[in-house]
Amino acid sequence: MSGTSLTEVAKAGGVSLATASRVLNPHNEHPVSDEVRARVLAAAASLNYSVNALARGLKVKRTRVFAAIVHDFRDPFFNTVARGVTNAAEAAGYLTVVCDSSRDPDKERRYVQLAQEQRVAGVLFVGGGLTSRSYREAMRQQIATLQSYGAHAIALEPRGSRMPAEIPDNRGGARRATDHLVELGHERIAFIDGPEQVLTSRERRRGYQDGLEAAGIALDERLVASGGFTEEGGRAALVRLLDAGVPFTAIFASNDAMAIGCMVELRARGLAIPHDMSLVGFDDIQTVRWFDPPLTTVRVPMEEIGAAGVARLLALLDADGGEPPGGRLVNVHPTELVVRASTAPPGRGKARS
Amino acid sequence: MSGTSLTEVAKAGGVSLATASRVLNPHNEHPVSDEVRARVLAAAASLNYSVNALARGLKVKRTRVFAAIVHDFRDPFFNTVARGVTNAAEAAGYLTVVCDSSRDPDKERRYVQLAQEQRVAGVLFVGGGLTSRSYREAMRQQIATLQSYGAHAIALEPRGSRMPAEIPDNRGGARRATDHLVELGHERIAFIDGPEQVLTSRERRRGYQDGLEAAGIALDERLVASGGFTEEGGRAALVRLLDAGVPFTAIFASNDAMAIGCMVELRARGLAIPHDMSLVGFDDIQTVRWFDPPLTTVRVPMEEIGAAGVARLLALLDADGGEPPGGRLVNVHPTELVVRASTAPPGRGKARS
DNA sequence: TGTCGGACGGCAAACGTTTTCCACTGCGCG
DNA sequence: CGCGCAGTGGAAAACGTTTGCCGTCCGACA
Repeated sequence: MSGTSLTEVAKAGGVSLATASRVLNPHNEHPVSDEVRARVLAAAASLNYSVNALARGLKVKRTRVFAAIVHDFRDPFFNTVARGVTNAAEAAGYLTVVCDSSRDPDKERRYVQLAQEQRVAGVLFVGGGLTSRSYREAMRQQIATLQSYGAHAIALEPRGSRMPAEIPDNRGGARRATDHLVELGHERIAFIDGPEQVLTSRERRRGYQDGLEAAGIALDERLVASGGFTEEGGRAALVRLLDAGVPFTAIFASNDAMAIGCMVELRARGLAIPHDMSLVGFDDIQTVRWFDPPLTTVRVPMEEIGAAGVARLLALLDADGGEPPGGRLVNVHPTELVVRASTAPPGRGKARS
Repeated sequence: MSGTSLTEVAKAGGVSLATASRVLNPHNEHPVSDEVRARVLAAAASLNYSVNALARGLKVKRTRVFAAIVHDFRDPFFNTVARGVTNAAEAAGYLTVVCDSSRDPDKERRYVQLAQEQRVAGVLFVGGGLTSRSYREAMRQQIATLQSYGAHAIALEPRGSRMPAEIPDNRGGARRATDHLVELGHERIAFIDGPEQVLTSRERRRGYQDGLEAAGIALDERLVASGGFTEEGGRAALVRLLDAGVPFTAIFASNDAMAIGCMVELRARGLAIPHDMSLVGFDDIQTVRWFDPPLTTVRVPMEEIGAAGVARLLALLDADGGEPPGGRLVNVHPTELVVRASTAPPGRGKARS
């Protein structure tokens, strides 16, 4: 019922507990003769022994488990990054606890608490943090406790706290997307902003502004509307823009889900993409290529970022006891504009209201 | 560095280790006076103590961690079910390790092994199992070892092994989808089958056959093609069917991803949905409603199934020591046809080849 | 021949909990 | 006045590992 213990293996192999441990434990210096080794291995196999990671973790004060906290599991951005994380972790012999916070800061806290109790070796915050003072304070606090028992925390999207991060070049990508529209001849470019209190939105919006500025186009606040990072959020924001009646010929949405929402609304209003309206998204999630027309967007190397996060964590863990690892605190991963069929030079021009 | 231990809390509170444990451990019968309780609580708070789940798990031989094994994280079916799992688990105070096997049986095995070492309380196999003899044998073996230390395994899609399961009514749903097409007047209905060796495919195909049979339509093997459960798989399968030149007026795809692949191919060939060709999918993943036209499909209660899975696991765990819980081994969750705009009575009729 | 050191193996202590048993204190009751 | 009992607190034994330290054997070397 309760699994085979090392003690039983030792007994079956006719050796001491210590010897059995030395044979079965990968990281071990102590020499063991081949004959004894074989005996122990045989005993372990016949009892089909598997080490109790709890006991080991308790003893060595270090587990092989990470926790990844995402905002929403079903969002392709998050699950793709998470996939990069779990794959890289598995390759290193780590298990990953994946937590879906449902964008609820409180739930996020509970998850960090649970992860802490499990004494995970590291926590990866996949989603962008909030800008609010109280949130950042709570976060700082949590990271402190995590570190108090030797764990590390890292971010995969911008967060306020000064923690190691592997993040996409949101600002640069948004800048290039805007440049692209400008180069096509668009001058009145609407921006569908993400939630204002999320740092990721803020960065992307900066990129949009950079692009306008470089082109000498004045920012028109009436062409900016924000909403949740979802299809519904994007659609609702576009509805407001369209209904406001200020004309524009292109839309840059802060992420692909919002862009899809825009697509749906444009379709509903009989506006053709890209003939009547150009559309650009952000992230390059998988599905976006199946739409009609396939979406022009900014590719974020999601799996790579996940893997980089794990590599970073592993490095931090290795360095423990030694000197702190060199290198930058925040690594920025390049993003890339992917031009598909949803963008074109302005056609009929003005959007109907 | 190494976190606060209960011993330190006890010392700070001026009580014994035992008393401190009794105060801080939720499940505890032993009475403790209010005054002492307050003292311990204060000490714990000031040291910001958090229980070491490793030590606890080691002692009580029971952890509060589940493992969920999925085929592919990015697949909306899996991540939605997984979300149901993690949410329900969190509500019960459990953490969930989510493992992406990349459809690799070997990786799946490694994950089960790791999960076992962590002494997880239960494993949920989210994806359908393979039909192959060797796979089923390996699986049986793994479940046995899991159970040998008191863990439970359950399935959320059909698997060969006799293990408790919460699965969708694949066959019934496929039957209803087929009925729907028949009722619209279709007689030549193509079926885009999933991978043959996956049990889920098999069940859905059975439903398709049931539907044809009930309508008195002979199964035409030339109208069936299979592929991986992905957009590319569906598209490739449809290409084969279309190129074969045997006419049909409707397509029933074994899952939504494949249906999307079909949509893309039909679009590429200038075939209008539903005018030239009706299309039905399976699962009702989120994105499917954003396509043009929105897809008619069979809704699978994905989050509910995930939640039911953890409820089942929890029940099994509770029952340990008592008599085995009653009820069926396999619970089938009803699926529901969702009619959207991708189906209509046959129009121009024959597909071009 | 005596000594030294390398190779191997074992003993036992710890890691941080939970829990069983036991001790002590009052107090009501026969 | 002795007894049991309810209410409270503590001592200590586990849970299954890893690892520092020590002992033994054996061959090599002076």
